[in-house]
Amino acid sequence: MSVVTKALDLLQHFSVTRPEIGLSQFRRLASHDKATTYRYLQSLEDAGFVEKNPETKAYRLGPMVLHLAQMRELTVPRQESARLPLEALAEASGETAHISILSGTKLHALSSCESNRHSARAVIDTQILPLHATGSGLCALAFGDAALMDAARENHSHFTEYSLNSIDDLSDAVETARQSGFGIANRFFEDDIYGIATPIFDQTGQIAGTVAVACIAARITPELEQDIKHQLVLASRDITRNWGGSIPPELETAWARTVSQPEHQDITT
Amino acid sequence: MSVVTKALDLLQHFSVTRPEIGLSQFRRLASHDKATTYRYLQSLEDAGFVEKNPETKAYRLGPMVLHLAQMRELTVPRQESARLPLEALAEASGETAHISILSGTKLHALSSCESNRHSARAVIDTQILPLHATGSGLCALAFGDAALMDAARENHSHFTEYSLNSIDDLSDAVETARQSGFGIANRFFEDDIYGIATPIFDQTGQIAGTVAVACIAARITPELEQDIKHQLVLASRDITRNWGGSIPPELETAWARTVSQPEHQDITT
DNA sequence: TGTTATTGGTTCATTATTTAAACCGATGTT
DNA sequence: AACATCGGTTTAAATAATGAACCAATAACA
Repeated sequence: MSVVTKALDLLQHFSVTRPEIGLSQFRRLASHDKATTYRYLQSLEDAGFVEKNPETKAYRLGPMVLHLAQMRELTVPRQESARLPLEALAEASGETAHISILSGTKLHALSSCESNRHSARAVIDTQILPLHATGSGLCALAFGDAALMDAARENHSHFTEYSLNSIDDLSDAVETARQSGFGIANRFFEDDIYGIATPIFDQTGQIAGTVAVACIAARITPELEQDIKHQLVLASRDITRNWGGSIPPELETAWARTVSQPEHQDITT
Repeated sequence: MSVVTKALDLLQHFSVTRPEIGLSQFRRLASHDKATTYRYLQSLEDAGFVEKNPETKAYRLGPMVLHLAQMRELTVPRQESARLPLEALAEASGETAHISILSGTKLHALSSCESNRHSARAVIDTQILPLHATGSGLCALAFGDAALMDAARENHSHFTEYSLNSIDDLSDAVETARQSGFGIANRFFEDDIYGIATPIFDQTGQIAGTVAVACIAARITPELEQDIKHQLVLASRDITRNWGGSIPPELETAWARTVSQPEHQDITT
């Protein structure tokens, strides 16, 4: 482990609940020598990554991180930073993976990636995904703010014979998504398409979009669904990180409930 | 110079015009050995500060900077609370307004906002503003503590033919800033840029940063300067309030002396 | 008031990590 | 086929990191 890595690891200790950290506390948190910790902090301060609160003499994050973040936002677009996780998801699931971005009350399809495992594939050719009839939409409703639900109520067209018809059914589906951490649309929007989605968050802490797998409904088995859910969680975490956000703890909890191995309950959590 | 500092300095080379940097280019930019550069980048990548574009194998800023910036803004909100006053200042002055943060003895450019009134505009693309050659820097020297003056003395590079050369000239400019409440840099740093700045204070009662207007020097007239000073005072008060501080009475007094009608010198000092 | 335990910060001989020249394989150019 | 350049890796030599001990200041406590 290099010196640089050890020094940068100090920054990990900052959090909303611990915005300022003094030298002694840093030493304890990082289990380093005091002199070492001090020199690391000096270097970080020189580079503007931390600054000292002149009142408490404690360290807090510095202005340089703001500058670098601006730069990253300007230079690394969201689509690009989601591409690899999306490809991995498509590959692992053998189905079509796609990303959508939540903008206002509309869910825009951003990019999709098809697996070539089967020749029967789901193809995403819709631009705006309906909130009430897609896994992504249910995710947005479950983890976005209330205005979305209003928008969904205003337009809940009927697409297939399985589409949710009543507001009550919709509310139930949204509640299920909130409880499980997955938005599921079983043939709600297109015949023969089974969609599973998870939310993505950005630096504002709000839901910023969704990542989803659109499967050929006939291929779905409990095992495949579990596998896809597992892969979705990984992709969701990954893209959220790339977009500068973090997964809310309650969502992680919900996922933990849902994706724990149903067959083998030997391994306790 | 510690290893940590040298490694972190690599990050400075990223910019909007240079969003991705390969190993060899980094080696040239930073004048380090290739192996050294490589090890630094490895460490930075481990910590998530950079990531590799898998296509080009070049490095770009990583997701960790987004995370840290979010943390900083959550715990020390500065950027967001200064945004509106900054936009108002740019709009009212017709020039480029910007904010800087004082961290230790360094003045970091935080954000800037350009007016679209003229197509010739000042663009802020420097990260660390020199204390001795910018309006913001003179403000910091005038209203910050003495350690800043030491730092300024140590590094007072010559930028343009108008740059302050001697320590005495610098002291005079700082004293003028203290007396007037405005730091003014007339082509000290960049040709054709006339900078006017005022300090911002936070809850510690210390100067926390500056707000400034960078004008195209040729456009400056006494009337425009008075107007900009007036707008700056408003912005300075506003942002200081947002940052939890208050304007020291002596500064208000200084401003009152300076921005009162320039034609009528009846009111003596 | 004196004692003790914190705090942030510093020193210096010992030690371990960093350094940089040379090297490697792959890719692209002439 | 020769040459240049790319990212990446190895080596002994050199440099920088380390951490126990040490300050000075402050707070806690009796």
